[in-house]
Amino acid sequence: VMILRSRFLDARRKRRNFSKQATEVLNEYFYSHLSNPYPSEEAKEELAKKGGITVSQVSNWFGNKRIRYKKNMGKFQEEANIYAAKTAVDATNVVAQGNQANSPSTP
Amino acid sequence: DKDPACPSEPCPPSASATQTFDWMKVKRNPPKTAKVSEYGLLGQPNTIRTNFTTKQLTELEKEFHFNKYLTRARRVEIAATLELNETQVKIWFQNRRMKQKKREKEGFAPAAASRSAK
DNA sequence: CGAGCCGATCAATCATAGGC
DNA sequence: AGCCTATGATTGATCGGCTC
Repeated sequence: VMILRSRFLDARRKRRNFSKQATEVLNEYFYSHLSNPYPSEEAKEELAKKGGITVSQVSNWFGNKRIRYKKNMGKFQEEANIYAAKTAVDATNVVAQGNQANSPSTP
Repeated sequence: DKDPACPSEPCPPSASATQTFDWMKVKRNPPKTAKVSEYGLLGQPNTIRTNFTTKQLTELEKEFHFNKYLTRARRVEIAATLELNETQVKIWFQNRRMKQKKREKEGFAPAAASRSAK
């Protein structure tokens, strides 16, 4: 078994879980855009700022979240309900016109 | 066989509250790293992620520092030397360039994160 | 028309953090 | 102390779009 495990000592060693707020912000976006959880670069930057993490970390988070969510949707049902209630900006289909409901930013 | 609340819908698992959007159904084609053109046997369906050896990575890294981009000739040479496909070498360089770019971009910013930690 | 590149993403895996 | 699950990061490879 070739000890090709020479991967040790990469970088992913010291991992820190994100702050409660970062996770909160990310989940809010994810579940309020469940129909298409692919934040634009700008959106990622804002999420990064709000959560106090880097844009790459935001990307990693969404990447992992999407994969893990679809891998086992049932496991996230509860979490989905919690955040679904918090926000509701979903736009399943860009159907009819629009009134004045948008930008969930800047209070 | 059970169907809590699904009038007439193709929902194998059992989605209930939230629906199943397109992105959740996305499936990537399996890697075609295999070269099943030589051995009559199905051999090894390399339909999985290749694990480069430390030696291969070291060589690729060395080459990368020499040149960020490959020429056809160099690629052929390296692929042969490391026993990899030209495509794998090509892809490795592309990924490596992206990695480099990412590092340059974010290798500067982290100059202000620790607040009132504790 | 096709090959290589970019940018984003996927998907599998690594290694650690956290819970019991 | 020992497991098992949750989670952030890494990375070979795919997808769509663009350039030449």
